[in-house]
Amino acid sequence: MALHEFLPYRISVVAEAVSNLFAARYQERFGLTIPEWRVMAVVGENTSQTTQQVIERTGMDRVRVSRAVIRLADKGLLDRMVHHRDHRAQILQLTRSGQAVYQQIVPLAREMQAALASALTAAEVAQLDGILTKIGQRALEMSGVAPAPR
Amino acid sequence: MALHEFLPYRISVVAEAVSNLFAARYQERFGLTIPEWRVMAVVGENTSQTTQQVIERTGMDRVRVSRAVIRLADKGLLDRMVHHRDHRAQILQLTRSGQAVYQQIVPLAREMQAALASALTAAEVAQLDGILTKIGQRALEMSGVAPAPR
DNA sequence: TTGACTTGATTTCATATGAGACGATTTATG
DNA sequence: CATAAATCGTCTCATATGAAATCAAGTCAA
Repeated sequence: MALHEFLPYRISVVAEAVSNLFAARYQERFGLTIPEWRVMAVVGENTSQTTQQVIERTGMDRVRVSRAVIRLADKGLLDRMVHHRDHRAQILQLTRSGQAVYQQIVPLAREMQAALASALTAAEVAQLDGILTKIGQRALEMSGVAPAPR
Repeated sequence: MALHEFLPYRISVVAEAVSNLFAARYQERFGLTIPEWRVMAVVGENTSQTTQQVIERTGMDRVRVSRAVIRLADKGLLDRMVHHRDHRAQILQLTRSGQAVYQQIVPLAREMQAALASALTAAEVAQLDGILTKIGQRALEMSGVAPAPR
């Protein structure tokens, strides 16, 4: 049972290499961590959002999101407003300077995605997409998450 | 630029789901963390090894390996002996009880690998293997690691 | 041989993480 | 209503991580 042929190990190693690479780029160009970057990406995509929506869309732990949001607010990239209906909740919105950063973040992301994908054929990119979806679902099923109701 | 279509994000999420799943299994059945499990896997595969070899073969940071080795030794699963030629180095070897655990670890690993892989066709498994290799290499190249000399 | 440099493993220190507790709300139930 | 239960975001605490410092041991060069 060679470790380097063990699928979970291989996925983990590759994911870590990719993450480290991207984390370094975000950090040096924008001073953003990966959680911060993800929040920016989600909040920038739609005009304004609840923290809860950000949690769902990033798939990150609520504590992680909470901290990223606080740091982004401290950096002046994000505004937090009390939700009108539910005073426990927050509405998140990019500030003007946050939007400016977002405008730079998107092309860099595309560029890096392209750089990675260029190691593959178009067919392989499509295959990878489907494979990741299937494996992700299977992992969730095995974790005891109920399969999708029909 | 939708986050859920961003390749590095997708890989990271899937890898984390798989890792969490496997970490939970190792933990509940053997009380092993992922770093500990990896060290066991590598040391069990070949009779005896240097810590340096384990670092190379697992791809983990030396501090992480060092700690995993110490914990495994504390649990009585691993023996650490001074290298005869180089007294700074260690020779690692599974104890009798470490071997017993290893014998159980291997079939569980195969079983879990099979459970994951059964979400895919045989062709997809092969594709994934090649794709991971290519992406891993590309990520390393982009990180500034010299491409393989010819 | 001696002193400078390299290398193996561990320790120190600063940072990231998430489970669970918490205070502030909102919602459900009697 | 009123009060129990649930939910939102944060904080506390215990644990994991790796960069850099450290100590021990080995190698190299003069």
